[in-house]
Amino acid sequence: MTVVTRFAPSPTGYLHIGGARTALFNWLFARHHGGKYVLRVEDTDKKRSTQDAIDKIFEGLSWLGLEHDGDVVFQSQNAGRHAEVAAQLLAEGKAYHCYCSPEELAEMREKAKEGGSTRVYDNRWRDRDPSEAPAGIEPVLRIKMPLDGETTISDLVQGDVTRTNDTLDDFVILRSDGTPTYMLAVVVDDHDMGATHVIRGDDHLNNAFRQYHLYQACGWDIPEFAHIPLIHGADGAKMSKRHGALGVDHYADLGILPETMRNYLLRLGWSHGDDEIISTEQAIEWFDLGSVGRSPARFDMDRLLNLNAHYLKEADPAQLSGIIMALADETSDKSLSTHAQTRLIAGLSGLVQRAKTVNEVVDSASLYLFDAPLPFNDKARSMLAEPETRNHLSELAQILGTITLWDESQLDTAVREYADRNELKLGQVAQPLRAALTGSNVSPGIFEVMVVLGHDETLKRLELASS
RNA sequence: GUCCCCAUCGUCUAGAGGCCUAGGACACCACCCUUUCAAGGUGGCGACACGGGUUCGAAUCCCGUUGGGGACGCCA
Repeated sequence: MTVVTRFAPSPTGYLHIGGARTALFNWLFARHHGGKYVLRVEDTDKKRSTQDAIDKIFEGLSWLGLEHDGDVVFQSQNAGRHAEVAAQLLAEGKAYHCYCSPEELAEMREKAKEGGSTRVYDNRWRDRDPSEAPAGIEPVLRIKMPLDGETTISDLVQGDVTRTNDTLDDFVILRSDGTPTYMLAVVVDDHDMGATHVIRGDDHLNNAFRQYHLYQACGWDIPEFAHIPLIHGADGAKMSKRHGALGVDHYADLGILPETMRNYLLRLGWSHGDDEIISTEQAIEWFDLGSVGRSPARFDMDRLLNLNAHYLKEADPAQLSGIIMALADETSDKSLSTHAQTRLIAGLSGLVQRAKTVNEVVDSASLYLFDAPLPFNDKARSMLAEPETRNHLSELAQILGTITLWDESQLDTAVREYADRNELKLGQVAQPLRAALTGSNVSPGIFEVMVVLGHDETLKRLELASS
């Protein structure tokens, strides 16, 4: 049997962190087993589904690198099939029309709450003769649930979970306008697409019991269920779009790499011994549902950032520099230096070592991407305020101008000698130098900067700063 | 309220009855390195929610308590 998993987001907003992880787990599970991972858009609620949301979700998934197999399924297009199954259930006496008004339902809900019951609907139309139907009211179709006994779901993550059937009421499978509800649609679609494993958020565990009986009513095999714990916010409450969770696009905008997100999300709720840095290839090889934890995890930005710093260092320099230049070009009103690319590639490792996000690299890279004159921050400016320091810089420029072999050790030696001769500590020379060359009090090693900048640009910046 | 689930450092977790004096990672603190900031290195702080069992032995199994979370729609 080949494994078929599916990710089934409802297009009512962006792809949030929890959804992204659900998608990742489905994708990993399918890849691990050499199976199929399909994407299905649950747009049965036309009122709340938007094209914009659909686009955002696709974008998020493709940013994450979770490519699906086959065509995307739009659930709304299967409405006919859903209705057909519903009609069959009605014909077999497994479902029935219910003519309750919203008011009646509200009353029942009230009563259920008072009486301490989980079962809301009181089955008032379950055995009533259709001839008693009030005129002019379009009924909904409800499924008959068992009245006694109990149901056990053998969940691949949560283990055996049992619920007595008297807590399950007859739920609606077809609305009064004839459209299918989510509960019917998922079951029919999962069955039709041959889903073998339904991996989704823990908030669906309760639904699994209802769906279980719907599968049975249809006479279909029940897929394996795996309900993974939800991701909580820092406050410990469910992280959903309604509760201010951010979309993956937000993290992309922040300068988080997709490989970081995959690794981070993977480790949230799943583990493989003490391993922390896990490549996607390893993840595919190792992933299993048995190692998914049963308790919810909190989202931790520090951890994400730390991982991102790691992946930033491992990123391909050519690719990363391309991204950085594009971003810098986009956000700056100055135009990039003709030497931008060569300098950036030469200086990238020094930059990346000091950054946690792509955006931080973009900021720090400006000293290489643009030619002098450069903007100075306050600390750099005050460092260069003393005429004496400017004199030192000017003398230093003279000395550096005579250096023929422009490498770190030559520059290092020359600057140290100058400091010694003037009875200055290296820092007293290096800091003003940094200010002059970078416009900042913080930068990569100053000799590295000089080498990356090259002889001409270095001297040009020194002149500008010392005059 | 009812039903369901969960419970190891602040956070993510390792842990399948003796390997546990409870391990790793992030964060935090200190020191080292050092031209700044980082990175890196070394060390430190820090947890089995509580109470009962079961057992020669329990973080691990059972029960209860407490705490947290989720679900209770003609939403998905």
